[in-house]
Amino acid sequence: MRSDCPLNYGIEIFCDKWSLLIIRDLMFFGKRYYNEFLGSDEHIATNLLADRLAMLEKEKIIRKARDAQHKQKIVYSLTEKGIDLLPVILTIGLWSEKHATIELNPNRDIILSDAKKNLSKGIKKITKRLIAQHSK
Amino acid sequence: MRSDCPLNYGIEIFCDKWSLLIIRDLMFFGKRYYNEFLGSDEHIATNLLADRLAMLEKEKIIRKARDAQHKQKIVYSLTEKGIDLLPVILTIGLWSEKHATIELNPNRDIILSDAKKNLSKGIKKITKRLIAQHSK
DNA sequence: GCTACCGCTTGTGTTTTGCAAGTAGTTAAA
DNA sequence: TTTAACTACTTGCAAAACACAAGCGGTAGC
Repeated sequence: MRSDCPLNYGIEIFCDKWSLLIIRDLMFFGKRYYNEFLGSDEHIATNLLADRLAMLEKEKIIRKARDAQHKQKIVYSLTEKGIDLLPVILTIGLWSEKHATIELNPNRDIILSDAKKNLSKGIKKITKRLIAQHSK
Repeated sequence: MRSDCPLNYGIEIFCDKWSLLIIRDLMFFGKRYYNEFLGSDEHIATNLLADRLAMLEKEKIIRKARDAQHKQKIVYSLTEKGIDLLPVILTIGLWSEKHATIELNPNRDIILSDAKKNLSKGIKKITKRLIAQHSK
């Protein structure tokens, strides 16, 4: 770790381009399987996906489990530590909507609509949903 | 740009380890000069600092100006677009304080104290201060 | 028993990073 | 007025990370 600054701690752990997109996929797009992450618009390379999933699991931001139905499949889900990244994800999204210089996908406005009205309330509402969706 | 997702937009622009630390230094530690950024605990390399400052200026997150007193010096400051990154920085800090597995610098708690009490109010209060400090 | 699918791993070339050294212009002191 | 120090960088190079393609061992269905 480069320093003991609280900001630096989070930055070093999850602030790379791919980790945050994986967390986004888990939070908002219902993705749970390796192949689903591979299929996202940003086209992560398979070796990098494997690397990031292992790192996020090691940091206890996500967890792995075998799928009950299909035994060859592995289900990824967010831990409480991972769900707590919601405010970070939402504030990045709100900043982007305000300041983007390219045209953004309007279908994804829905992700931010709760947070746009009232940040703290939006965080609480979506957190509740995520806890329900990602509890073991 | 890898996709038109609003989350991806912000992530691609400022989510690298050094850019966010430079923004932190501008927001909370009163740093304004090249040498001051070089002196931070995390020890950014000088070529990377030059690269990131140029990128952040191009993205209009920071601005450059000659120092009025010392003509050889260049003052960096946050634009409105840069100040609007405050919620991102604060939520990363709050997450780190809650979940860090290493011992963090207690002297830096002060940065997060306003946000800890009430996130939205803390954002407003610190934003006001930053606007005062970084207006041309 | 063949074929397809699943979550990866491996190999290779390119890009980015990290470190050290150097540079052009400016200021301060001798 | 020369000189030394300071400023914001630039350059060179080795090591690490990334991006792309191909391959691989273990299910699962037919």
